[in-house]
Amino acid sequence: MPRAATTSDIFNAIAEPRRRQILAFLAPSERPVGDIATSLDLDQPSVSKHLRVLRQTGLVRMRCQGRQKFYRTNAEAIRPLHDWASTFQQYWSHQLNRIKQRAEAAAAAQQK
Amino acid sequence: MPRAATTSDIFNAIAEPRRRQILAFLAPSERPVGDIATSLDLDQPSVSKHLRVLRQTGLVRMRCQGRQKFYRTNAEAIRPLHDWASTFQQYWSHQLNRIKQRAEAAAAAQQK
DNA sequence: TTGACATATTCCTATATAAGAATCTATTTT
DNA sequence: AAAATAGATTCTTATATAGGAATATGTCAA
Repeated sequence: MPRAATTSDIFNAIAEPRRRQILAFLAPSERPVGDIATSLDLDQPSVSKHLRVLRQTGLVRMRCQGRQKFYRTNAEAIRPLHDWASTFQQYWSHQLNRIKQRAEAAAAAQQK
Repeated sequence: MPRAATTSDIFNAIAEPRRRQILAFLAPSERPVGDIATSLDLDQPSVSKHLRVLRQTGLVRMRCQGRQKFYRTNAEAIRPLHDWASTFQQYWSHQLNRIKQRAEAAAAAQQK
């Protein structure tokens, strides 16, 4: 079995660095395709293909205006990823606490 | 050019659902490989291969004890992902605000 | 209508899987 | 020492890329 399709979910879609770049670029405001290609130094067909993956996973929205198409990041779609990562927050906090405790124990030992 | 290796970074490593399952399972406490296979209903070689990817990206740590190897999730390694997603938080907040504002405007219009 | 411009699609290729089967290594038990 | 147990590795195969080149589609301007 090969890897799951890039379009199967946001986890696979954002695995590609260029797509993360595009998402960051399109977060503050909508942009036409050409702008993306120029600003991120990518070929236009490449941008279109990445946008297709992002569109199919709901990570970007598109608006037509004349011959231009404006894309913008749909930040809401990134929340599930944030939520998933958040479930581990308690564990990295615990780890930090353990480190802190160890440091305090060492300091206390010094004091003696 | 094919997709980047699963071991190239955590974004690629966590794209695989089984690996996310394993990370969740190993977050509360360390477990030997056999436990993972049994609990998640996976073949042992499959688990070993996934663990290799997770180890190479720093997402899990390993401890040997006799013929068993205990793995645990290294939650710290998931932070960069959380941080990345967090950069979009302001935008999804804005979107929510916009929706809220629209709802309030509609309510105000009703009142008239 | 014709040409120019913006974007999308198709074709091609090298590459990296993920799962399954079989095998190998290391450690413990009898 | 031999058997049993725990895990890792190797091999094979079908498949989905990502980028580059070429082309297609759709819209505006002269």
